[in-house]
This record gives sequence, C-alpha cells and structure tokens, in this order.
Amino acid sequence: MSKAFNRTLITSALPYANGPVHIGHLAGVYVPADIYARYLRLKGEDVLFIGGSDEHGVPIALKAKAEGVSPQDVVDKFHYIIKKSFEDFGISFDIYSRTTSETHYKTASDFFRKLYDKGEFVEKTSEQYYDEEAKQFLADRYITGKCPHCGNEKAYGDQCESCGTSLSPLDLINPKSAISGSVPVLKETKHWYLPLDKHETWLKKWILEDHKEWKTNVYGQCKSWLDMGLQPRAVSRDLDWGVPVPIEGAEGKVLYVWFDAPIGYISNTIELTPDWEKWWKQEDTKLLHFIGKDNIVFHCIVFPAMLKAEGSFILPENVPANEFLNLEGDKISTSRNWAVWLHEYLEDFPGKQDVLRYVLTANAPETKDNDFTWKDFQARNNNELVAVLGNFVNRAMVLTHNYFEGKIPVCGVLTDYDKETLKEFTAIKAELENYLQNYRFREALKEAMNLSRVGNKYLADTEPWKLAKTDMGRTATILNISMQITANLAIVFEPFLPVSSKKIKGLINKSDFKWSQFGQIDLLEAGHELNPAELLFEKIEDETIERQVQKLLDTKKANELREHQTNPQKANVVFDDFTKLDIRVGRVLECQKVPKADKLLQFKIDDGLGGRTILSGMAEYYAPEELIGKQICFIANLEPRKIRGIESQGMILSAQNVDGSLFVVQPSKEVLPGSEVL
RNA sequence: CGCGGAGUGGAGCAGUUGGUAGCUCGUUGGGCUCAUAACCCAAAGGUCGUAUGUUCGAGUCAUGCCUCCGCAACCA
Repeated sequence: MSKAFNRTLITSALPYANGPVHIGHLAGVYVPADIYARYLRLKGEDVLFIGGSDEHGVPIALKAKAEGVSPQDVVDKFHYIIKKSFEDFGISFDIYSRTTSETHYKTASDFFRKLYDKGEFVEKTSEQYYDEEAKQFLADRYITGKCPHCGNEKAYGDQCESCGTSLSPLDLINPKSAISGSVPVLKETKHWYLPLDKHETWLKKWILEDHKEWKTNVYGQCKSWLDMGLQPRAVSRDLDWGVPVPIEGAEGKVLYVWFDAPIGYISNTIELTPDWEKWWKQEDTKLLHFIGKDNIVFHCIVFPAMLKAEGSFILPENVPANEFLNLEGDKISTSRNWAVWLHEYLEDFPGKQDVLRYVLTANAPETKDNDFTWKDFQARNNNELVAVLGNFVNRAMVLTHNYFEGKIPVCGVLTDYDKETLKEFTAIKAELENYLQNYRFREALKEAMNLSRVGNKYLADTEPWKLAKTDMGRTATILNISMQITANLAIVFEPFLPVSSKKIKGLINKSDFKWSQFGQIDLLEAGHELNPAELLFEKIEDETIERQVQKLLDTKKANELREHQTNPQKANVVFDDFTKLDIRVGRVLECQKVPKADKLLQFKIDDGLGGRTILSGMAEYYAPEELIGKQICFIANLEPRKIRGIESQGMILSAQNVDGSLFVVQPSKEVLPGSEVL
C-alpha cells in the first residue's frame, strides 16, 4: 500500500451530457477531486486532473429524437453548459473533453479491437425485442407490458414496479415499445461480452485483500458483487449513436456506454499530452477515480477488468466514492427539475462560488447521504465564512491599517503565548494533511477553519486595540503575527476556496505561495505594504434565501400540475364488454395486513353470497381497522388469483390521487351487500 | 425477497485496534468593542435506532428486529 508514487492521475466521473450539472455533482465528485488536485499541485507534485462529458447512450439518442434534433446537437448544447459551470466554479481540470472527440473514437475502437484480438471477449447471439417503427433494438427498460405476476399493465422489461418482481423482457405479456408504442418483434442479434467471471479471482484478491483501506461503502459494495459471483457483461449495443464496434459485420452496433465512457479518461489524457502513457502505464503513477456511489461497480470491477484484460495499463489505487446529496429532503432529480443548477446558482449569487464550495464540502456526503438546505447554506455563510474567516482577516487588516498605515509592522520578541499560538499551526497542519491524504475533505476543511479560529482567539486574548495606547512595540508584534496568520490562511484555503484565497493574496499584496510555506511566520516581511481592507464574504439576508426556497416550492407545484395531467382516455369498448364485468358493493367484515408484505391488505368481504376474500395493495394508505365495517365496490368475477399464497377473489376499486395516494370507492348511500354497480 | 450504506445532545457531523461520549452551528449567561450585532469565555443539553448476547468493561464486537438511502434498473 505504501508504494512510492511519483505522479498522481485524478479522474472524475464523466457527467452525462443530457442535462446541466447541479450541486449533487459538485458535492459528490468535482469539488473533492478539485480540492485534492489543487492540494497536490500546491505541494509541487506531478498531477493531472481529467474530466469530460459522457455523450453516448440511449437516453441521449432518445432525447434527440424527442426534440427532433441530432444527438450531436443535444450533447453540444450540454457539453458547453457543463464545461462552463465547471470553469466558473474553479474546478481545475487539466483537460475537460468529451467522448464524441475524434481522439476518443480512435482510442475506444483501438481498445476494443485489442481486447477482441486477444480473445478477451465472448460472442453471444440472443433474441431481443426490436421496434420496427423506430428501427432499433430496445433496452429492457424501454419495453413495457403486463406483469405476469401481478397483472400490472405498466411493468418494465426489467422489473415490475408494482409487485417488485424482476423480469426479463420476454416475460412481459403484450409487450410494447416505450419509444414508438408499437409492438416489438423478436430478432436475433450478436453481441460481445466481457467475461467478468474469468477475472473474479484476481479481482477478489486485489480488492478484498490488497485494498482493505478503501472506504467502507466502496469496499462493501465490491464485496457484495464479488460474493454474488460475476457474470459476463455485454459491451456492445444495437444503436446508431456511439462508437461503432470496429469489427467487420458489426454494422449498426456501437460500444455500450459503460465500456466507452471510462475509456474517455484515457482518450482525454491522450488529447492532453503526448506523454500520456507515462500516466496510464507506469507503476509509479497513482491512479484515482473520484465518483458517486452509483458508479462504484464500474470503476472498481468492470473498468479494472477492462484495463487488466488489455494488459498494459495500471489499476486504480483508490476510488473515493461519495454517497448522494439530497435537496431540502428530497432526492435530486434532473427530470423533476429538483436541483440547484450550477449555472442558475451563479446568476443568483454572482461571485459566490466559494460559498457553495464551502457548504458542499462542509456537508459533503462522505459517509452517508446528506441534505442540502438553503437555511444551512445561509447559516454556514453567515456564521462561519463571514463571522469566523472573513471577520478575522478583516480585523487583522483593519488594525494594521489603523495603527501602521497598512505596512507590516516589525515582529519583536515572542511571548510564551505567541509561541503557543504558533504551535497550534503545526498541529493543524499535521491534521489537515492527514485528512487530505485520506480523502476526508470535510474534516480537512474544519481544520482549515480552526486556523481562523486560532486567529480570532489570538486577537481577543492579546487585545492590540488596548495595547496600542501604551505599548506600540507589543502591538506591532501582535499584528505582525496576525498578518502572518492571514497569509497562512491564503495557503490553506487555496484548495478549498480558490477565489477567496486569491482575494486574500490580493489584500496582502502577494501573488503565490507554496504548500511548503504553510506554517511559516515570515511570509510577510516588515515594511511590506498591504492593499486596502475589503470584505471577503458578505452576509446573505433572509429574503435572498426565501427567494430560493420559493423557487423550489414553485418547482414542486409545477411538478404536481404536470403529473396531474389526466391520462388520455383508453380505446373504446363495446357495451357487451362492459357488461362482462360484474361490479358489486360489499361490506368489509375483516381486514388485516398480510404478513411479510409491505403493501397488501387481506379483506373478508360480505358480498351477499356468503363472503369472499380479497387482497388489495393499499396498506400504505389505510390502516386495516379504518376499513372494517365500510362499504366498498369490487369486481366480483375477476379470475381468482393467488397472491402470497392466499387466493384473492376479486379486486377492490379505488381512486388514485395525483400524489399517488389511494381512496376506496364507496356508494354515496349504504346499499345491501351484493348490490350490483351499473 | 437479494445485496451495500446509514441511524450519536435542537440541527449537521467526528468517534482509528472495545477503556471517563467529541466538533461546528443553534440556545442561555458573562466578557470585549479592533471587526460584517461580528469576536472571546462559560454553561445547559445525549439511557449513541431497538432487543438480546460476548466481555471486568460496548457508540465500538455478534445476532435478531425497526427506520431511511442506494444498487440490481445508463441521473454524482
């Protein structure tokens, strides 16, 4: 583990170019990766920080189709928005490229070809659903139909959301293409698979034995996959958007995005430097993948297997994956517009990229999902950045201007207390480096803030504003030290808050520091002239925050309205068909939860015919007692069906509200059980 | 039903190999006035999700259960 590394290659997950980037992306991947990259650079180490957009795959192809533009148009639009957001937030990529670049097409093809030639793939022919109208094969998720288990009409090709059973597209009754709505046909198709099972042995040793130091969420996830046993994974798809499979007879097939995307890290490095092989193939390179938790398997198992199969590449040394960030209690969602978009944030908070970087780092989802709230954002800005860091710098600056005309005063003899204060530096530096080394940026940031706390306490304890009346020599020493602390703050905060760090350097009229200077107390020589004092951060008022909260509430309302749109009417049925249904009114005699099932209630219904049992999935909306004695409507002649081993003889009618809640349908006046509904 | 992660004072989080429960914010009281009503000191506040168990001793280990999140299902 304590290998000697001479350079570090940092990759950050390629954002998918079907939308802009939001605070979740920043908190989970890019800010941590950027902090690490900046830290290493500041230390003078050799480091590359690679990023880029992931631009292939079915969702982009579909989005293009829906909007009547080409896939290239879609990715062009978002690639530049994303790229600009990262630049604005100071994410210091050495290169931010894209998987539609020429270099990438070549790299990915060559990579595939090499594995193909080495015999690292297995070929398999299988039957898959094909949409003749849209002229394409359908991914599992894009086929809907009736679930063979529960009869839900809207089950997906991979799983029924209603009963939770996992399915294969072939299981669906009456399959339909989600793209065109037409009935898909089965068609033979050939694909290449990466036999992960063949890599299992070395992967097990490599991860489970050699990388016990990986974060628990990462290690646990990998272990789970390895314990279950790995399966071959398809690396190609039938699609017209992507890197073509570079084999004769493979027309209309492209590389599957998960195969294609990580190779993007390599392509982008090639695009950046002719020296790229040094970074990817020499054992003394430390390769790190910064990702979110959804990407763990790809980066810890699949991509390493690809690299190993190729043969000449090194493997990642660590994969510091973060959990997810929620927004005001709800999952961030691009499709529901539930997000704080980076480009919008900067419109509302111009120049405040560091505030967001600070909040997202201080509250980073390093060990579990965390929640971003605007109230917390405001509190951290006002009580921490303004009150602790900004305030200290301002105090030191203003005092020096007041008593020494903005010139660094001479440092006299240090008292024991001065020395004690300076000693805290050393402790903070050691802690900080240790945290950064272990990708614990949240704690590292806290240590950096502690340095400003040390400064504030120092001023409060030494009270230079009082001493200035009696002892200018001592005052000079105190302010000299205070300004040295300020200069040190410029160093420590460079990885975390690059804009503010630069601002501090502007105030103290210095350009660049190195990390090795951190801890020194002679960064500013006596007589050095300071620039006028200026505030680093400003308070964020309640109204500003309320506006953001309102914006989110509006989004919520808009979503509800959109989801409220009533479904279009189904195809007409003839009267005879209607009369085939026997709908009756019954009274609930008994009602209880079905054990071991989340949603199911078991009813005993008085139907005027001697009673019957019906199971219904409404346990989330009704407590069993609530319904006892109530009248309900049910379909009496529905074919009985066994659910969880109990026979359900019919179906209770209920109305589903916009928010998904469910209410049983009742007659407006009590009628005799068994009465027919016409 | 499977697998992974999480559940610690009002809020957000630390707690390395089991040994007196910490930090930031908030609250209360005091101090200070150089500073963006900012800063400094002190105090209150926790049966560490729950139940058993291992141990001289458990937030930490084991097992069951409850709750939340994620993966499997191309959103970090």
